[in-house]
Amino acid sequence: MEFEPEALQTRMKHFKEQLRRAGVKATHQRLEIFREVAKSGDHPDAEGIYKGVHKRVPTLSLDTVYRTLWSLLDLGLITTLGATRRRVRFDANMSSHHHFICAKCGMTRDFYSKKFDTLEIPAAVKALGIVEKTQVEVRGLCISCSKEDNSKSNVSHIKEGK
Amino acid sequence: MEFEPEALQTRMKHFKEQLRRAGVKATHQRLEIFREVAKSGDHPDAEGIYKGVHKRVPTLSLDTVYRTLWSLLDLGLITTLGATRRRVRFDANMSSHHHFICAKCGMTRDFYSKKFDTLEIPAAVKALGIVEKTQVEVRGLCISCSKEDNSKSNVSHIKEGK
DNA sequence: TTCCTAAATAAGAATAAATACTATTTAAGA
DNA sequence: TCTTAAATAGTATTTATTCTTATTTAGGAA
Ligand SMILES: [Mn+2]
Ligand SMILES: [Mn+2]
Ligand SMILES: [Zn+2]
Ligand SMILES: [Zn+2]
Repeated sequence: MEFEPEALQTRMKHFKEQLRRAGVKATHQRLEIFREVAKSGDHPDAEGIYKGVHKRVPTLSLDTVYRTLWSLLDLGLITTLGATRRRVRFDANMSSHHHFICAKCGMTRDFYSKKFDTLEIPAAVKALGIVEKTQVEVRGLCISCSKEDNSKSNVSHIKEGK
Repeated sequence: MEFEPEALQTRMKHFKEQLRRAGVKATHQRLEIFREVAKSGDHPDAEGIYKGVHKRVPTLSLDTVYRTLWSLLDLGLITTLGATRRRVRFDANMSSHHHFICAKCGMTRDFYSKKFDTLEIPAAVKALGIVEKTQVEVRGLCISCSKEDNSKSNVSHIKEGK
């Protein structure tokens, strides 16, 4: 869903406010990187973001793009798509099923639901292309991670895990 | 969902059959790599698979693991988890929404559905951990990709795209 | 069974995404 | 304006994945 110019401006205002609340500096780079992600209905990768912002901020470094994106993720101001971890994971279960994914350690478990298998796809989606399959992704904290998670509630973007 | 020993054996038999039908050789490495993915309820990455199979096939190379996994993906005998592309993609839309993803070019579009926002999570899933959010992933072919896709219906694992 | 050959593999080099390091710059509060 | 911790640029490094090439092998033919 695209955001109109006004909506973008509103979002930028909110963004600055949230930065202040989080006690992090509202740098030019941060604002522009967020703007780049927020302004498009697409879901750009780091390099696309880098290229887009670089036009406006020629001194920008790729390192800053990554650092900024991960910190915005930690602050809950953006999300990542698909897998939490960057490595590709494989699945030999070809029967219709769904996944529970731990946001902290990446643990992924299958589950089954007739109801989820037969969700009715909105007409607006069918207009985007040919639908082949539908899967539900439930995200949260697995039991062992939620145990560790007392006090230090830091679900930063994952490095290691099962 | 774990597979009992018998179930695994049945799956291995089916697997060999499918290899034969596809006209590709049933090498020791292929069988063991598939077995490794099929036998666990986990969703291992290439390195995990390599380590597991390496115990049984000490000459195995990591390259073979990747090559085999991608070809099994192309044959439709396994799937990958999460994003089709390996690069991480970012999303500044923090409102509750869902995604349509083109399996060929990776194009990803938001869509909205009250129904999908309020899916009731099965009890079995709640037993796995604390549920934080639920998202529906609709996969298929976007309009422009489905146009190209006449005749050569080869949705092999993606390299480039928008 | 033995032979043949295209297909598959091992090993290691190469590439590309992501991260770490360090000297320099800057936001924002005093 | 001054100060300083936080953030950045630029570069080096790491790590996941892919490529290259010489060697091996599955499986069909003889
Ligand atoms: Mn699965
Ligand atoms: Mn989205
Ligand atoms: Zn976990
Ligand atoms: Zn497409």
